[in-house]
Amino acid sequence: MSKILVVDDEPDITELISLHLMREGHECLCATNGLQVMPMVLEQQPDLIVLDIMLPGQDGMAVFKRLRSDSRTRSVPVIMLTAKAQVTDKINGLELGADDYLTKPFSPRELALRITAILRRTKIVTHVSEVKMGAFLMDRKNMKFFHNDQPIDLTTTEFKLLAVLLENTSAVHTRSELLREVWGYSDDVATRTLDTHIKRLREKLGDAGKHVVTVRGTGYQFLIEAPVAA
Amino acid sequence: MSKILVVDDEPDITELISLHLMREGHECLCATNGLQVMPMVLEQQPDLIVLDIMLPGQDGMAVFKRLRSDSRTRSVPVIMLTAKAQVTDKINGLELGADDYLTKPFSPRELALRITAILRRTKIVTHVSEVKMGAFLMDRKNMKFFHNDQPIDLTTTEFKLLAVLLENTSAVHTRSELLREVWGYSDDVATRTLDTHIKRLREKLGDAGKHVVTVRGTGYQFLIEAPVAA
DNA sequence: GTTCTTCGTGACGACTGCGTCACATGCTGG
DNA sequence: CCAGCATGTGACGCAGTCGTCACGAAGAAC
Repeated sequence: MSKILVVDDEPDITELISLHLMREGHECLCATNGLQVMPMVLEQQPDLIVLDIMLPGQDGMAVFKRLRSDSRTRSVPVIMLTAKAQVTDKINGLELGADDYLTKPFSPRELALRITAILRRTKIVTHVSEVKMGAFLMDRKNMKFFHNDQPIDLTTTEFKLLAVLLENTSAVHTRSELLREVWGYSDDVATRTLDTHIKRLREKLGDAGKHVVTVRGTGYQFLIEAPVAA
Repeated sequence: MSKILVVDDEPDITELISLHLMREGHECLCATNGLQVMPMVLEQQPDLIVLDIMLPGQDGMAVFKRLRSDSRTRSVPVIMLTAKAQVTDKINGLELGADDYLTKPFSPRELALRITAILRRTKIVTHVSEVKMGAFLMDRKNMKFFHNDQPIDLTTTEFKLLAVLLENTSAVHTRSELLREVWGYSDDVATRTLDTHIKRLREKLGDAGKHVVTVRGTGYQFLIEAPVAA
């Protein structure tokens, strides 16, 4: 099902964990030295890493920091293991951005369950492409918008524009920001195409078009709460 | 920052938790009775729920099961709290699909950190729209594909087609499946547009076009591993 | 009020994407 | 080797999208 990298210097531990994980249908990779981790992650692209804090060669915390400092590995979830049961250490791991933290001795079954919990959540990333905002629903996969379950089909450009506006409904999006995000213009270009598209968006949204608010001299904003009539 | 619902029947606990969470910049809602939870979640749409297992009116586990059985609330992360420190309970909570599990007494700081860890991961859902598959990178937000970091810009239809193919690279996607997923045809329609688009895709992908494999009489498949030349 | 700027709006032309068709190619079974 | 079918390929025309422009309306500054 998922590919998991187990990093620990004690072979019995890695073997124990691997057995349990494989029983759950996961594919397992093992590393015993901290220095092996980065290359393995880059090459194998595991879905999750189980990392012991106490490692020879390079300590686990340093390995973890390296993982989180590289954009290619930053998003891989990490569960930390440690023999120290002090709460301060537990907090340290989480504080640095670990996704979970287990203290030895732990039940391998619990580890397996925690892994499942994290994987379930990260898997959503690839599957849930629907984002709900108030009465609006944005379906990235099918490039459609819904307002009160009424489908509104939009052009590619209209979709992108609305997507950017909806990304932050509390902020005003400047003209140059929109031109950059939607059209890819790097520097300010004198064009009226933004205005035209705003108009077309408002038309397609119908009543909901009221939510697209002009901020004179600056740009546009999407208000989830319908703006009060003047 | 985020909206968090705390469900516990002990006011001191909810207050303690709320204080810590608000200090972290979160917005806090509280409920003391299990029956209040569903309506509150539907109305307020919190980003995360902290749920005590021991509740008057309706026990926490039942509340949790209801949350997970409704599509509107299924994706909201839940952290469980309990006074029982037995490992069996801990496993029960995780087994049912809780995102995390803390046993009392716990440090409010640790709870706050665990909340941050989970929120960080779930927030990714809305922000990371990039999905990597081998040498291919799919950027849903900008509707672009990259092969070995080389951008390939695709039409809406081409994008959807490739997206469906990449969704499962180990499966063969039948013609009718593709026509349904990409074009929305419900029943089999005699059309050659799929063939044409496959051709256009292959052209745009260049060398990587080899990955789009014809399965004669069935449909098409995308192979991450380049197919061996005959 | 007047003037200047900003934004809304409708129309138009250019371009692009898309589906169909006709023909070519290639696979399969006999 | 041939007939029959599935797929590859190039060309074509329609429809839809997009950016520009001109003009009108609405604010803002004075």
